[in-house]
Amino acid sequence: MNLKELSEYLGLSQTTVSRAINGYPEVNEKTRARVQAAAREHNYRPSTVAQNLATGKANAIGHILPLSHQEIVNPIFTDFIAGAGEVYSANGYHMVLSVVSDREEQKAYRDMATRRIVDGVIVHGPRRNDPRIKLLQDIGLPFLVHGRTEDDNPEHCWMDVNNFGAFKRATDFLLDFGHRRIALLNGDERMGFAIRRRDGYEAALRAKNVTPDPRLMRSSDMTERYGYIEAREMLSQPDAPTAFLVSSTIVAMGIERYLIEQQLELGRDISVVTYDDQISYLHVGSDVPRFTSTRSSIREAGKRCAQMLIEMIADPDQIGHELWEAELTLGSSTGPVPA
Amino acid sequence: MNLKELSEYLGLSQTTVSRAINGYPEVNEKTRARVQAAAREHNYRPSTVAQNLATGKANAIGHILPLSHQEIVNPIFTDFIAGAGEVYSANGYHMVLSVVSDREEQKAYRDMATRRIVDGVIVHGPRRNDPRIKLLQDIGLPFLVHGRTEDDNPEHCWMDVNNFGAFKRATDFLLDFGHRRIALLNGDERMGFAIRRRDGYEAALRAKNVTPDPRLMRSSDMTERYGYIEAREMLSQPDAPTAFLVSSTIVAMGIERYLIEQQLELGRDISVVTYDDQISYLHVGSDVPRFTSTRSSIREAGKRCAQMLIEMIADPDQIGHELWEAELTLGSSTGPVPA
DNA sequence: TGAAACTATCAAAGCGCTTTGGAAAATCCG
DNA sequence: CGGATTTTCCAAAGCGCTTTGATAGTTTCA
Repeated sequence: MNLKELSEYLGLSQTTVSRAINGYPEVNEKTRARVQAAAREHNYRPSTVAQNLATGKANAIGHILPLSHQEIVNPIFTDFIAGAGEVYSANGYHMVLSVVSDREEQKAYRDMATRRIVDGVIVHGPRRNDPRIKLLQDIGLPFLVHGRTEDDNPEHCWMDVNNFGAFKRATDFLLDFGHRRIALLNGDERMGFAIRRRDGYEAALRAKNVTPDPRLMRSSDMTERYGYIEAREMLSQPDAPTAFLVSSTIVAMGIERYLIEQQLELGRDISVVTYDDQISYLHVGSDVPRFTSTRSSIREAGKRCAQMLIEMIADPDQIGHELWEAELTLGSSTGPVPA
Repeated sequence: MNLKELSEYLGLSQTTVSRAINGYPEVNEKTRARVQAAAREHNYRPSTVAQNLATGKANAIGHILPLSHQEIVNPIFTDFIAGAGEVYSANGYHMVLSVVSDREEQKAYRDMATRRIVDGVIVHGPRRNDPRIKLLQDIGLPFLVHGRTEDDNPEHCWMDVNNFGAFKRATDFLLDFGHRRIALLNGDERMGFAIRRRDGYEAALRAKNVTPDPRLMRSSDMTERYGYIEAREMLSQPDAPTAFLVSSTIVAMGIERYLIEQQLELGRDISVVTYDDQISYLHVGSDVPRFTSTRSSIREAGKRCAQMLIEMIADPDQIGHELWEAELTLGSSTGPVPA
C-alpha cells in the first residue's frame, strides 16, 4: 500500500493524506483521524526512500569502521554503537555502518557524502593530524568527533572524556599512596586519547618532582596478553614498578593473571589503577569492583554523541562541545607502597 | 553535480549517460569513455537514494540488535558485523543497524520491511520457537538466520556451526583422557546454539555410559565472572569435576583465574576445553594457544552469511544452508585425569 | 541497391513521496 | 448581507535516478 493507493481509497488527495500523517496543521482533525485509522488498518508506512528523495534528508547517521585485514575490532566500538543506536531509533534515524579496509577509509566518507545516504557521520578514534576532519569539512558533511586530535578546543563538534584529567588524577592517587615507580601501560599513542593520557600521567609525576622513566612506559593495542607480558617483563627487572596505571580493564586482567601466578597480591604487593570504559560484558554482577579505576561509560558517550549530532543536523549553527570528567572509583587493587 | 547537469554538460541525454556509467552494452565505447572521464572529473556519483527509488532496491542489509536496558552487548556481535560488513562493502551494499529495546524487536523488523530500507536482514541468535522467523516469512522480507532454532533443517536460509558435533567431540576428547566428572558451563540455554551444545555434551557422556550430572551443568551469560564463580563453587564441593567444558574463552579465563589463585595447574590438576569464537581482540599475538578448544571464526561466519544472503537476494530461489564444522585445537589446558 | 538488422541515442514515464501555489468552502465581522 | 479571512483541500511540479519504447543513422547482405 502506497500513498497513492491510500489516498484513492480515502477519496482524498495525496497532499492531504501526506499532511495528515505528518502532522501538518492545515488539515481537519476529523480527516486526520480518518486518515490515520485507514493507514493503521492497511498497515501503510511511507517509503523512507521516497521520503529521502523528496526531502533530501536521509534520516541516517553513518559510522565508519576501518579495518586492516586481521586487525582487532575494538570492543569499545560495540558499546558505543549500542548507545548511539538507541538514540537514533528513538529519533527516527537509523545507523549506517560501513566496514572498510583502512586504506579505503577516506573513500568511504566521500561516498557517504556524495551518495547522500547519511545526514552526518561520527568520527571515531581521531589520531594525530587526522586527515578525516579536513576531508569532512571540505565536502561539507556534518560530523561529530568522538575524542579530539591535538587541538584542545577545535571548531567542529566534538565530545570527549577528560583523559588528561583522569590520568593525572589516577597518578596523583598512586603518588599519594607513596608510589614513585609507576608504570604506564598506555593504548596506542598514535591516538589522541592515549597522548592525553600520557600527558596527564607525566604532568602528575612532574608536579611531585618524579622524573618520568621511559622504561616504565609502554604503548600498544589493549589486550589481555599485553598486560600479562609487560607485567612479567617489568616486574622481573631491578628497580621494578610498585604500581601500574593501565588504559583498559582487559589489560589490567592480564596484569592480574601474572600477579596471581607469582603469588603477588593485588593491592598489597602491587597496585593497579585502570581506566574503565564500563564495557558491558566485562562487568556483569555487582560486587565490589576489583580494580580501582577512573571510569566513564562508553555507552553513555555513544548516546550523547548521537544526541549532539542530531541536534547539529537540525540546527547547523549549534556546534556543541562537551568534555566529560571521569570518576575515580575505589576498588581493592590499590594500597600503600609496600615497606 | 547530478545526472541532469552531467548530461547537459556532455550534450547527451540522461539515458545515455546513465547507461554509460552502469555498463550497459548499447552505448558506444567512445562515448562511454567520455562519460566516465567527465564523471570522474566532476566527481559525479549517482545518488543512491534516487537509484533506490527507481530500482526498488535498497542495496542494504539490515541487522537488528535487541537490547534490554543494561543488557550486555555480545562481543561476538562485533566480530560478526565486521566480517559481514567487509562483504557488503565489496558488493556495493551497506549495512543498516538498528538498536532497539527487545520488546520493540518485532516492530523493528516490520519497519525495515515496509519502509523498504533494506533488501534483506540477518537474524542473530535464534531462540527456541523464535517468533521472528514466522514474522519475516509473513511479511516476505528475505532473511538469513545465523544459527538455528529447534528445527535441524529448516526451510529458510541459514548458516550455522555444528555445535552439537563440536561439544560432542570436545567431550569425547576429555573422556578419552579418562575424565568422568566433566562440568559444563554453557551459554544461555534459551538460545538454539546452547541447547545443541548441551545435547552434544550429553550424547558423548551417554555413549560412554556416564550419566550427566545436573550439579555439573550451568547455563548463563558468558562472562569472566561466571567462570570464576562456578569454578570456585564446583571445585570446593566433594566429588568435584576434573574437567570443564565451557562455552567461551572469556569464561575459561575466569576459571583460569580461580585455578591460579588456588595454585592449581591448568592442564594438569584441572583440564579445560573451551569453545573459541576467535574473537579478534582476545587473541593478539601468536604463541601456543592457552586453551584446548573447538573453534570456528565468527568473523568468517559473518562473511559467509553476508555472501549467502546477497546471493539469495539476487536469486530468490537459491536458499542456501550451510553447516560448518568446528576444528579441535590442542592447547596446554588439557591432560589426563590426575591419579 | 534496397530491405533487413543493428547501433547509438533520446524523450518521456515512472519510482513514492513532499511541497508550492492556488482555489473552493466555511467563517467572521462591520 | 457582502467582502475579508481563515480553513481545508487539491493539482502539479519536483527530488535524481532507471527503463521502456521510439527514432535516426549505419551496416549487412541478397
